[in-house]
Amino acid sequence: MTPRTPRPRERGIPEATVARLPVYLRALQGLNERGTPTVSSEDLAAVAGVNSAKLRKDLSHLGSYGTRGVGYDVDYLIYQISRELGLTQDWSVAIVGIGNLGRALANYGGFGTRGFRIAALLDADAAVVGDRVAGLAVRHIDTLEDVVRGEDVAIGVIATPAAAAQGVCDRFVEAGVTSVLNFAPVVLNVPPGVDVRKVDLSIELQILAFHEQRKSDGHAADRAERTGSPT
Amino acid sequence: MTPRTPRPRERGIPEATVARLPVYLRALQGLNERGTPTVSSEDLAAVAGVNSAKLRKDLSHLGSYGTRGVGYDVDYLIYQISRELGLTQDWSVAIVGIGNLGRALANYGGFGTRGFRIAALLDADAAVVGDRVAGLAVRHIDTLEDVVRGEDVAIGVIATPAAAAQGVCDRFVEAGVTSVLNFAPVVLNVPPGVDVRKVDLSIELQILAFHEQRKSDGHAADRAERTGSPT
DNA sequence: ACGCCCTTGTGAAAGCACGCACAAAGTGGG
DNA sequence: CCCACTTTGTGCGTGCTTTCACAAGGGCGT
Ligand SMILES: NC(=O)c1ccc[n+]([C@@H]2O[C@H](COP(=O)([O-])OP(=O)(O)OC[C@H]3O[C@@H](n4cnc5c(N)ncnc54)[C@H](O)[C@@H]3O)[C@@H](O)[C@H]2O)c1
Ligand SMILES: NC(=O)c1ccc[n+]([C@@H]2O[C@H](COP(=O)([O-])OP(=O)(O)OC[C@H]3O[C@@H](n4cnc5c(N)ncnc54)[C@H](O)[C@@H]3O)[C@@H](O)[C@H]2O)c1
Repeated sequence: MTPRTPRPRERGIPEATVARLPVYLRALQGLNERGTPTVSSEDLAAVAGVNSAKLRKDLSHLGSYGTRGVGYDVDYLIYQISRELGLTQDWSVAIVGIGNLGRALANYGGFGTRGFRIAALLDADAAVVGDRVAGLAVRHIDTLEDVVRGEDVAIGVIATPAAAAQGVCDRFVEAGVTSVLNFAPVVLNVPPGVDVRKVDLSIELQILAFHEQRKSDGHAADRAERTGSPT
Repeated sequence: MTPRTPRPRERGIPEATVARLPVYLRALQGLNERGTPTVSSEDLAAVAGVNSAKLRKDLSHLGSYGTRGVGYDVDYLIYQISRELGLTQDWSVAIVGIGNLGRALANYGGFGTRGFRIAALLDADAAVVGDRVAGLAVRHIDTLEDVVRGEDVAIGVIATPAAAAQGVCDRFVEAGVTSVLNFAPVVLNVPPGVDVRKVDLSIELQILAFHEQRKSDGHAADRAERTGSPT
């Protein structure tokens, strides 16, 4: 027995790595569908759009699953990443706010394919409650607690207007949900131990606008000098 | 020319800061609507969900817009951040792929309010082309180049199935678009100078699942031991 | 069986990002 | 006019992330 365990990988995977594992997973699944049996870090990195050294370091946090001189076994790596991400079990998801976005999410097929099950759709509007969306009846928001417990909801998705989001979030947390995905443009306040991730369209557009402006700034002088005609 | 300029703040704002400016902006607009004339870094940071030192350092990259002993003038700071992000001009956006998600995006009111104008909706499906969505007629994908040039599209949004995304992206780039927002679950390949941002639902869920699994792992033993009855 | 060649896994270094803590700067009261 | 108080702007230490570069490891051809 080794008295002082070298601890080749302890239970801490860097957050930046976790965020990239799903990208690798998708790239691997693409390779798998095309029948590729093994892949080198160089090739996989190219498909995933990252630096190969980064890819190798990321994977090294999971263990030594590669073969030197050959690369990684695609099937095996898919399994290992899936296991690490917790995709070998099914997660129940509840969506609150069945408007434009909520309906799109509910109708989106990409959930079920990867271990996520839409367990329930909830809304506050009586005109919406009872509608059938993607094969599920929309339930009233008042049943949230029952739904969370009954369906063992692990992840709550919030697609309500901004004003309602914090309230819905509080109810999710109260009912025991510790992972929330928020589409409403507000900063949610949650107690420690609860994870919130946000998807914010406006922020993405504004970041793009910032860089777009920079590009024009840099060349504006050149362009203005050269051009006599309006843009 | 001065070889070593002191350069109090050069034209480089850290990417992490850029990503937070939209959050600050939204927080400030919220304060503005409630009539708050000035705000301290402490208070604004609380609303924006960040550390106050980080907020101050972020804002310091734009310039010295605060008043010691008082705080920041809300209106003025809104203006400065908007200007820095390039929101004082209007940006034309074209959405390709008018399915579940594309329709939700088109119907989303949050665009126009902040300097983004939906200039065109495009799709390849003859059954969809001609539909009126959010007051715009869906145009055929073949007109993409005309639309980009005619409407001066600065940002292309891709909401097609994954298989079509790279092709649409190439056409955007070819037509001169240098900012792309991608909702399809693929890594887009673009030449240097083109910015791509992606919004990927599955990745967010998988990251949540990872942490959720960790939480259970840690406490699973405890819980299983202790629990016979529900809480 | 052996050695060549390819690819992994990982030290080490450089680059960012974060947050503390405090001097500088400005306000408002006396 | 001056002082006490508040809050900004930032220097600095710390930790995380990325990237380079290469030794160690393993397959494959001969
Ligand atoms: N549509 C988009 O493309 C888009 C893009 C980015 C962000 N968002 C954000 O996503 C959210 C939803 O957008 P949307 O376009 O679907 O809005 P929407 O108005 O179409 O839908 C909102 C739904 O939430 C329901 N709702 C309201 N209050 C509720 C409550 N307290 N509990 C439960 N349900 C409640 C409403 O009945 C409605 O069905 C908004 O916060 C919006 O800012 C939407
Ligand atoms: N719906 C969601 O909530 C959701 C969530 C996450 C990701 N996504 C992704 O967003 C994308 C769109 O999802 P969706 O649910 O709206 O799909 P959808 O099938 O409802 O819509 C796709 C649309 O794209 C059009 N299209 C196909 N090929 C095209 C081409 N070459 N040029 C132009 N248009 C083309 C189709 O005609 C269709 O109208 C997909 O890549 C999906 O994976 C969707």
